[in-house]
Amino acid sequence: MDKATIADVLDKIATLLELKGENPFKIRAYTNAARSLETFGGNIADLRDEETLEKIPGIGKAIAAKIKELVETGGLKFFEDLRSEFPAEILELFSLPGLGAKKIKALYEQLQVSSIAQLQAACETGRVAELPGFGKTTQEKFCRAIADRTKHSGSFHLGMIAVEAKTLEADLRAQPDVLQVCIAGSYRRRKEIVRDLDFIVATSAPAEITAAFIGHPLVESIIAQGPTKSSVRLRSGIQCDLRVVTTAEYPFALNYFTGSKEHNIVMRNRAQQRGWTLNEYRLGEAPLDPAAKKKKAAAKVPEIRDEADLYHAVELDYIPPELRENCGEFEAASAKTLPRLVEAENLRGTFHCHTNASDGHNSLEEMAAAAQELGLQYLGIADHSRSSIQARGLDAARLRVQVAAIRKLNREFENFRLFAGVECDVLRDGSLDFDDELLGELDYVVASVHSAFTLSEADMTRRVIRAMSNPHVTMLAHPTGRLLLKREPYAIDIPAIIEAAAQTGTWIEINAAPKRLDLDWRWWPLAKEKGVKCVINPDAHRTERLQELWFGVGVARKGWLTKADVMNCLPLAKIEAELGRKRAL
DNA sequence: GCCGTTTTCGGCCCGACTGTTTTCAGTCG
Repeated sequence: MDKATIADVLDKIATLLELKGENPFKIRAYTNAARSLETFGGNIADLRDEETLEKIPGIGKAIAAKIKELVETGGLKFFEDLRSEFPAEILELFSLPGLGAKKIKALYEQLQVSSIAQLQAACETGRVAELPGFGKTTQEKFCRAIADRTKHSGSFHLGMIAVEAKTLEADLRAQPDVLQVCIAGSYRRRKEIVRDLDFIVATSAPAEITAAFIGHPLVESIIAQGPTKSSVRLRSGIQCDLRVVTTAEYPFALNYFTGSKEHNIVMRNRAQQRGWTLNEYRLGEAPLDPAAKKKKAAAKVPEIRDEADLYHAVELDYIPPELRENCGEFEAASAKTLPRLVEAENLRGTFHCHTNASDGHNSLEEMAAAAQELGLQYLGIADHSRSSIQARGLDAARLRVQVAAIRKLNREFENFRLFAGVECDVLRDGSLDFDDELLGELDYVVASVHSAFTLSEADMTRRVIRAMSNPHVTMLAHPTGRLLLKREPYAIDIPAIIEAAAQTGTWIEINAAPKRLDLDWRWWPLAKEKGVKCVINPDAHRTERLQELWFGVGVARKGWLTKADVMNCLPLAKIEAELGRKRAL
């Protein structure tokens, strides 16, 4: 059982407790525990140990015992009992916008509605509108939500919305009277999946900006519209919220709407501890509460011009948005030990790219030219190996032809170099698609799993570790094989893979393709602690896709990585020795 | 249910918008 499954159970418990009308703080405790567990970087095996569990923030005695039961027995009586109180499908009602626990409870108790299908039927016969607290508009809203459900399933990976986001941002920025614009929220934190985009605009002309926003050509429908907040849905289906604020309010709005929610709660608490109150508009003195015991007088509220001022005011170093997940950033910012995160400008080259020799669209020459245009000093070519039939994988002879072509091209470059590699399939038993003699002729080798995804976790882990043990394997590509919103990761013990990478000196890839972003940012603090090196690769199949490196840098930053942790930040003069280091061991 | 430089009890972030109300509850972020 993995962390995600346990977190899912905790989330479901929270939802069911909501339906029962339980104490909201108890409900929040379960939600907090789920988030905390998801971001916990440690080994899954530790989850059997209650003492270790209780050290995770947000997990106390009661939840630790429940997790232990879940891990050891595969079930949880408390959860099963809770679940049996409601029909199984009732949870799906939460996926409809505008429908929360209170309304679902009313629908269930008064109309015996416990599924989306039943809700649809109740709406169509007009029974929903008759309930107290509901009305005709609400009923119609539910009908629309049910109809839109398939189209707007609600989650997007960055590749699906980055262009729209940038376009809308640029068009808002071009408006007269716009002083500052930023897309806040999970997009700014560089989460791999976003559910909406939060635009924050500082302006002295809110009405004009709102009009430009809701009237933008990318907008498909208007969800809500008020003087300071409006919401629209774009053609792609993603919801966008706009907040218009004054320049003075901007840093607070930016901070608040960047989140995460967990990060914000700590920020508010830190403000509170200093006798202040923090919200999305200001940092101010806390209102006097006559009932409260008198505390020491609050310090004067400092002037805040930007987010950095705000962090300094609560005695923290500035925390980059990517780290704002309440996963240790406060401890580090307070101790002045936040890392200087890697930046896109630090990249000097990259290694996992394809050409039209296998399933890419561009030639060696075109890929090399595109890399130089991006300012890279080197580019590694790693086309598919023979077992990847669907990708026209190269056999030994064709690979040797490509290597010769690369060596020849290199004589023409100045201050640039192509490295000859291969994306070598890891076969079912962990052996490689080519023999060591051929692999030894290459500058480097990328090892990838492209088949037999359904092996057991133990078999898959053994398979990949065996491949990593080969001295010619320089790096492991997309370690979980996941396709965001499409294909789940295959079963594999990531802490064991990280350990093996550390032992064998194999680098681990951040596959920067926005549908992959694999290895996930949540694992990198552990990898870094073990001394594992990262390599950010675009897995580009055409020249334009080299720019997706930017998404990979976001993952590295979320994983607390610095320039020193990312091998392809090394200049050309230093990278070659590193490529050969493992073979020389 | 969790947590503690103010606390082992009594707190736990809080504001905007919508739709239903006629002063507010529910949902959302």
